[in-house]
Amino acid sequence: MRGPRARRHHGGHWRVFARVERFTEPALLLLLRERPAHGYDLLERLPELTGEQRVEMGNLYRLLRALEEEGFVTSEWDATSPGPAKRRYAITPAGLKLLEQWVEALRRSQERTDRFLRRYEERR
Amino acid sequence: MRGPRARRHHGGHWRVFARVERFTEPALLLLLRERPAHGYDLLERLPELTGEQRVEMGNLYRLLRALEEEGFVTSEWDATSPGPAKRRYAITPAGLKLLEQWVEALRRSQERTDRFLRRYEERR
DNA sequence: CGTTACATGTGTCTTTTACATATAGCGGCA
DNA sequence: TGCCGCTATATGTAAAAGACACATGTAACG
Repeated sequence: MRGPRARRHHGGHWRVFARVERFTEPALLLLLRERPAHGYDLLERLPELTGEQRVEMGNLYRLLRALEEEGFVTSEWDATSPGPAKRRYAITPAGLKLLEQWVEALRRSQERTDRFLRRYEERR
Repeated sequence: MRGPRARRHHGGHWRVFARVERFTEPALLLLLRERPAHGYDLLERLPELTGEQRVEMGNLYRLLRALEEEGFVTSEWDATSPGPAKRRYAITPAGLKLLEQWVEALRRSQERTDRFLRRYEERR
């Protein structure tokens, strides 16, 4: 750790971003629970959940393959639709369980942050 | 990125831990707003806020010095109290502003996570 | 005198995230 | 036809964040 650098440059000033670690993983699983999709599609829809302008595509594709390796999603090449070949991902039962674990973890995180914010307000 | 490894081993099974990035920074600033303290003291009190069993001491001391370098905290050796010499940290006005930015960022993070959780519940 | 608790620190590796670049299909248009 | 922009997937690598291991010294207690 080298310093308070979570602040990112935005139009001439530094902002603090409070993001949940590895949040793209649950976000991606949630989108896939709603319906199967391919990477580029997820790339466009992820910001709804992450609040980021865009998710790093390189990391997204690697994450998808890592999730597949561990059996949380499956994929197959989709040659039916036009345009360049796309890999269609779907969530597996193991993926649903992982998502559930994420949800529980996120609820605990909410409670922690709530406690923090209340403590901040209480004694200001 | 190599895969979904935010899951940590705990008694034979893997758990997902949803933590806010760099959360020790605001936690530490909040504790210092309440009263000046030295590193070891903060180390013991941080888990109240972070929910972790303990915060990495190495990183904590580095973070404290980084925050001091950027003017968010000040410190001085405290020779008055007995025992080994301790460095007493206090928050500065800039530190208070940084804490405020963290609070705003954390509120936005809460909203994002709320949206995520509602969307999870809505369509299950 | 050895052990434990207090207190501050450095070194270094791994994991996570960011940034840059490569490759290729296809549609439109000048 | 040749170029551009959008779709789509992917690799390489640097930087940031976090984890783990170890070093150093004081002081209290038995």
